[in-house]
Amino acid sequence: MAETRRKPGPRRALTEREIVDAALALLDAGGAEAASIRRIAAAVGVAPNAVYTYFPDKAAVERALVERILEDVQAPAEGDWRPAVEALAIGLRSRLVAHPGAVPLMLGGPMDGPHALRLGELLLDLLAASGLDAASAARASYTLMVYVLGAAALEVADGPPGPLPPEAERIAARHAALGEVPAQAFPRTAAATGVMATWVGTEQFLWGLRRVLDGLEAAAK
Amino acid sequence: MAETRRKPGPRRALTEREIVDAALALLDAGGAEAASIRRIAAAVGVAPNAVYTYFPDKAAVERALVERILEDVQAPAEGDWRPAVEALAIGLRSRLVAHPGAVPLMLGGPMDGPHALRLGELLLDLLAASGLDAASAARASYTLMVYVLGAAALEVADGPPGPLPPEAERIAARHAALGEVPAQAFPRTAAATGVMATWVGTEQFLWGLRRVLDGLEAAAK
DNA sequence: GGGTAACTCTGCACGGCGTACAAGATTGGA
DNA sequence: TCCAATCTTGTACGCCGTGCAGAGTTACCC
Repeated sequence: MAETRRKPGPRRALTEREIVDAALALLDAGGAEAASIRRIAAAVGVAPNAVYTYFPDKAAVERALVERILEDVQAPAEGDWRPAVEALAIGLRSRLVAHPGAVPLMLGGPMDGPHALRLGELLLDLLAASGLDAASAARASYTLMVYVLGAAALEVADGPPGPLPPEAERIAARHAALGEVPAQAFPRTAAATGVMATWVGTEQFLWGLRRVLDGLEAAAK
Repeated sequence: MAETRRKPGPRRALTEREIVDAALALLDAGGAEAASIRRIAAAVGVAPNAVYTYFPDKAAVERALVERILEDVQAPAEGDWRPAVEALAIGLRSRLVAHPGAVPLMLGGPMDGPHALRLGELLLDLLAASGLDAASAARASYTLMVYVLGAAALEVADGPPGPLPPEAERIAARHAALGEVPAQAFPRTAAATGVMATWVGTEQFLWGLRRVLDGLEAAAK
């Protein structure tokens, strides 16, 4: 086959990884609008259009960013399917809320990269061991993905931090103290959906997750 | 109280509603990037910055757009809580997938407009009649919102239409024939989550919705 | 009726965005 | 040593959101 002999031309000053890491840092620090091609290029010290040597367009950078985040979602330990699925869901959510700016990117395009596929297959394997038939396991997998991504999206939907009402301030501080949810991810959205702000966050996520799993388990009977 | 006497100045050439309707038409026709302030202004026949007489900034237009869509989500008929909740969820989803470009906007900011609150309260009322205590009803309401919005987001995540693989073409045609999901909303995303493309759409939505409701009903016992 | 203050819309401009194109610099292989 | 491939840069284009000054229009007060 074609061997990997170096091709002519100057050596690359960067790697795709360096670019994605810089983009992720900018995204975490300044939100979506901070992760522009021009600022990413400035962060790694090249001209803006040099980025196009590594990625065909901005959408490709964003896809790589999503993959970069999914990359460090850990597979849960072996064991019963239900705690394993729960652990996987918790792990995925924690990576998402750790990078609030990336959640819209995940929901904004098809998730078909290697790590997305890996997690999808993993989830499917776990559910196949639950007693659900193959078709239902696939549907259950999609249902869970909807829940985890939807929960992360709603948690993150409030955008950059602004003046919060006093009650919200207190809650945001509690979340921050738990070290799980950055303060800017505090969901004002919760008010519109009828749930008291106090409950949102990990607790609310787990409550809903367990109801979903109850429904799936009942279908497996 | 302060009566509504007209203030000095020329009469407005437009209404907020006309602007929002034009924005929605552009959004449906050309996706998110077609709904720019400049193009909205051109569509209604004014200079770009005239829009700022009606809305303080683009985010306000987007919030109004979201409200405009939630506005025609119908309240379900009276009756048992479970079919009513199901009907509400189906109705909300149908409005969302009818305007794919608006889904990222809904997930991109706090949903605290009047119609969002109306739907939240409606859902909460229905769940309060399910046997769940008040706290659980609120959590259940949030959980369902996560499911419905998350499902819409994943369905819509594939972006503007492009060349589809043959299998996908067939499915997209089926969806279009059902008259429910525009062809461009066909979810390639489904592949990554392990569910066969055939199942995605209304059927998949309902399957997952019923599992979630099963879990909630069991909690109500 | 005339003056005034409020209001709406326009022209212009700014800075930022993604990205196309051509030219120069750098490298390996013939 | 030259060639061809490759990378980076300078420059430029068209778009974006939106601030500012000015011109035109209207309702109220005298």
